[in-house]
Amino acid sequence: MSTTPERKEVTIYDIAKALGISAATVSRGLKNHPAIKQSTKERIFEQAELMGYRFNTFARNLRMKRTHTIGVIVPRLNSMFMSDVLAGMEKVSNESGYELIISQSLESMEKETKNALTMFNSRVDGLLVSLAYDTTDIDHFKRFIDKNIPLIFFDRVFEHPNCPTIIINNFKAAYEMTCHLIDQGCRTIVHVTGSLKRNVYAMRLKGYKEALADRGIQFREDLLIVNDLSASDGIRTAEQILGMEEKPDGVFVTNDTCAISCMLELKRQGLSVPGDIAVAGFNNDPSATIVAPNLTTVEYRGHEMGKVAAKTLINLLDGKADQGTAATIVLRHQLITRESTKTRPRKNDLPGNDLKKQR
Amino acid sequence: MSTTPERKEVTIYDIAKALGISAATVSRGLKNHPAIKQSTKERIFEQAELMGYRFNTFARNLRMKRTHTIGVIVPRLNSMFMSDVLAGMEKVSNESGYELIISQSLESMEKETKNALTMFNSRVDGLLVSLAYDTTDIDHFKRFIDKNIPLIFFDRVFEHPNCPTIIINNFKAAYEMTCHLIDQGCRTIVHVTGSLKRNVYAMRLKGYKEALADRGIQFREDLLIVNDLSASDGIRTAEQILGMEEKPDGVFVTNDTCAISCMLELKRQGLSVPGDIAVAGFNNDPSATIVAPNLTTVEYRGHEMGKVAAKTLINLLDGKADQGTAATIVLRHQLITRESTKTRPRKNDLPGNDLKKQR
DNA sequence: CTGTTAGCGCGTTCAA
DNA sequence: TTGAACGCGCTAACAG
Repeated sequence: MSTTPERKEVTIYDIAKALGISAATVSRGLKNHPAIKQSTKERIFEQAELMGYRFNTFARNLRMKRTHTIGVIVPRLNSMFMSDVLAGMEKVSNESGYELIISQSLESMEKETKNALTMFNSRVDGLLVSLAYDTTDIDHFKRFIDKNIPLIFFDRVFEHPNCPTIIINNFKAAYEMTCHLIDQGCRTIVHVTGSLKRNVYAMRLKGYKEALADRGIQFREDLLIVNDLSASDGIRTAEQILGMEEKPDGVFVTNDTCAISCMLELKRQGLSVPGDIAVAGFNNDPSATIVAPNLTTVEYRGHEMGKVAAKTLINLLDGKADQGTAATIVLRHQLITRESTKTRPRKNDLPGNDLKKQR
Repeated sequence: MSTTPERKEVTIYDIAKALGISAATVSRGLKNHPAIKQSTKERIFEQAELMGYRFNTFARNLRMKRTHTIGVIVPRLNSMFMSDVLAGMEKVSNESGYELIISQSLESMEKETKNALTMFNSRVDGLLVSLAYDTTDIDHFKRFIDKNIPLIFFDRVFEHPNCPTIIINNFKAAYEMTCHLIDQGCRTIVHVTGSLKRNVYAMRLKGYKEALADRGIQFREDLLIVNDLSASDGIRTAEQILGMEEKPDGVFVTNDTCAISCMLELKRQGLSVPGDIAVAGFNNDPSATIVAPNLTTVEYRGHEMGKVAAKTLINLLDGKADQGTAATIVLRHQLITRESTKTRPRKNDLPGNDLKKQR
């Protein structure tokens, strides 16, 4: 069962010599080129197997000027959403013969810039990016665009004519969630969200505002909280809410991590959820069904987003799609209502009725 | 602000020509070779910058026979623990100038084998592996070992003289947890774990057994449940427990996902936790502090494990450590007791006292 | 159907 | 301190 450790790398020349044919023929045979006799192909494969031959990717890349490698830059690797995204990407690219080089910006534009340069230098065939929290422009991706290296943004995107984007309808999702809260009887709804530089948070805020407007509720600056949406931000948010003069009756947080820690802190301080205050999140993390009460949230499947992003890129790379069509792909989302917003028994008082009670 | 899109790749020849020197000099200059005059170096760097030169990694690799790339094969990307591990690996390798190629086996040995081959063909400099659920041997990694390509196992490891392993003391952790449950008054403790082919689960079972033995409690086959430790397995486990004639008073599940869903189902069926039955998990996932009651578990930080694994490999690759020293590195773990095991008020009845009551 | 030839871009002797 | 020349392994033209 013990193979002798191969000493030196076997090349197509070695196998050509062994077979008394030319290296070119071997190369073609290995690639299943149509213009090679079946019998020779078989001999080649057999000999290759026998000698323990393996492709030399470098040489191949050097010739082909392609790496079959896709770069991925994400804010963080360790979030449930992102690992779902990556799992989806890995699946698709692996099936299509591409490899993934993954790096994280840790929410810093500086690191994102460094990562982009590294990716550029390692000659990735294309790039999949979700932007860091504080990224203000995409000059650091300019080299890719200039060189026509496909660049696709997903989730946290930047609008650019050459770059396809994969997103969900964040506006609509937030609109629906806000309406849901209002329908449950909430009138004073706090909105907790992330950096408004990022489309996802900006659009969700917009959806929130528009829902309020449509239902005749005045938007109030003092009910808007912008932070990093971390678990500790959730606790701080709860404190802020408890400190407000007029007690809010709803909180809409734009991620589940923060929503859950906020909700738990509110409960710890004696509020009942959803009795005193309804809480809604975003993402549908597994924790949403673990916490009590279960969290109302927006389903937002990373796995699919990852698959679509990778697929879109690979189609571009393999010439199955046109560079010109830098489309925006909008994936489906879904409002999932759970106990954390199943509020007061007071029946659907028509929204219009108590408008004047607000503010 | 608009750079003209570079048309063709600039090489060291181009910059040599532009400077009226030879390509060899440029090559050396770029590498900061000591035998090059400072002034020439400066001219070279300047010109390189000017012309937008970038390394050609392929050519370099082709010459050097190194890729500065590390392969990673994990069971799944989308678990909190694993994404933590990857984040740690990414950090370390990025800082040391290595890139990560990541793939998942989806718990299947077949896919793991395919991934290993891909990694081999893309000439990774080294490999970091955590084994799939059903992997029975490591013949698919033999090529790496034969070729002296460093191969490091972490978490779910395989003992091999040439392969360093990074683990925690699973035996001790499980031993401690079992003792803790016993100290809390539990006498009939169900143990729920994963494939015993994997060291992590085998060792935990061993720790559980030894703790029972040391406290004079008889191990019972019928209290051992082996499954995939998924959330749905947790529910199934709860049903099994509820169906047992003699009701157990403790459950020790070897991951948090499964422990939590099991606990929630037990509660849903009317049991009180920890009143009727104590529940303990393993991993200290974020959910452990979200669920009610908070879950007692074993802290087991993936981030550190990822960093150590990557660091160990890179030291090997950079020649800072010897191939010969294929050590086993054991990371620290910590028992974290929370409400889910703070059991019955009945005071510490001395363990020895009611041994005979068992079975 | 197969062989010959000529690079891809870089690092490295060996000479100068 | 620098240059000339070669080769890493593969593929694409261009022959035959």
